[in-house]
Amino acid sequence: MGEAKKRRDYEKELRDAGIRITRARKTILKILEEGEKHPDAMEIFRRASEIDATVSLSTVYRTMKILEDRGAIQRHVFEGGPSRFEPAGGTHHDHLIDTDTGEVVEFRSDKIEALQEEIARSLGYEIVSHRLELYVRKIGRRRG
Amino acid sequence: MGEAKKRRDYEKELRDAGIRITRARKTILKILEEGEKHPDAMEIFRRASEIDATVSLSTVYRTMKILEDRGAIQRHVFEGGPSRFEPAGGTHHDHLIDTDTGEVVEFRSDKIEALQEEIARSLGYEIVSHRLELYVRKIGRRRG
DNA sequence: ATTCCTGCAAAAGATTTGCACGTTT
DNA sequence: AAACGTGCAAATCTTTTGCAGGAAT
Repeated sequence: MGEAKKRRDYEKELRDAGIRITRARKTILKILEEGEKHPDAMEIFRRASEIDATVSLSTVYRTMKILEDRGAIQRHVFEGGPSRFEPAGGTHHDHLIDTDTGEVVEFRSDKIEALQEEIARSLGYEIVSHRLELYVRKIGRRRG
Repeated sequence: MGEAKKRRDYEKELRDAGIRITRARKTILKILEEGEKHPDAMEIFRRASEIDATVSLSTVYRTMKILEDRGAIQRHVFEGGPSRFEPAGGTHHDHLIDTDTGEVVEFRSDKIEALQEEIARSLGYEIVSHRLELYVRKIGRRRG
């Protein structure tokens, strides 16, 4: 199947869906396309504000919701923090979160995926979705 | 898993720790000991209110915090819902959540545990904690 | 008596929404 | 012009906290 959808073009995606591309949205989308992989709403808002001080936090949230509803981004709620957003569309993966820095690393294990399926099936269920998060710290780092 | 589920005695646990056993706490602890395994704060509050209408939601939360700090219960935040509390102290396990009913089933997979360790280590991390949740539906149940 | 708890109301943090106005198509 | 989108403030929802009175030890 066609893959190679590395570079995202949210703007086209929304335009094609008949959604208007406004100044605020343009700013937010650019941040998503160019910025870090797992920003939270406040982070997006801060960056957007630097480019266009009139953008509001509400609009950030509303834009995230539109993208999420279209499957263009995924929302993750890691322990103890606000929602963080990541571009969707790649292969499925799970997350490893550095508890010291908040950094997120993506990983994938077909073995784990298979085992999950097995477990669910053996209990009479089918998996709708799942989440696996490893909260970790760099080996050797001293305890805070 | 197989071993007899030792009945919890939160009251003794707290008393031994020098924490006062008040009327409100007695009520709440009884609910935890006798009720379902994964109630949320509001559910505990409702049940407590039936026994003693003066118990407040604040006290429910405060009591949960005390128990959590002592490792007597664990708090879980499943997708889209409020925190749910479960008696701690058994072996580690993960959760399977029925998305139709909210019911929680505990399971454990040593294979998955081992794979997680392997993955974290191969990336240069050690696991601090982790969470694996399977959001599922009964096989054969028709879609809503 | 002293220390700890409690209920209440208010605060907090994250996110959503009503509304009147401004912008995109 | 007609729809749609925006900022702002206010509302939600869940959880926490300040405070002054009450209860446990």
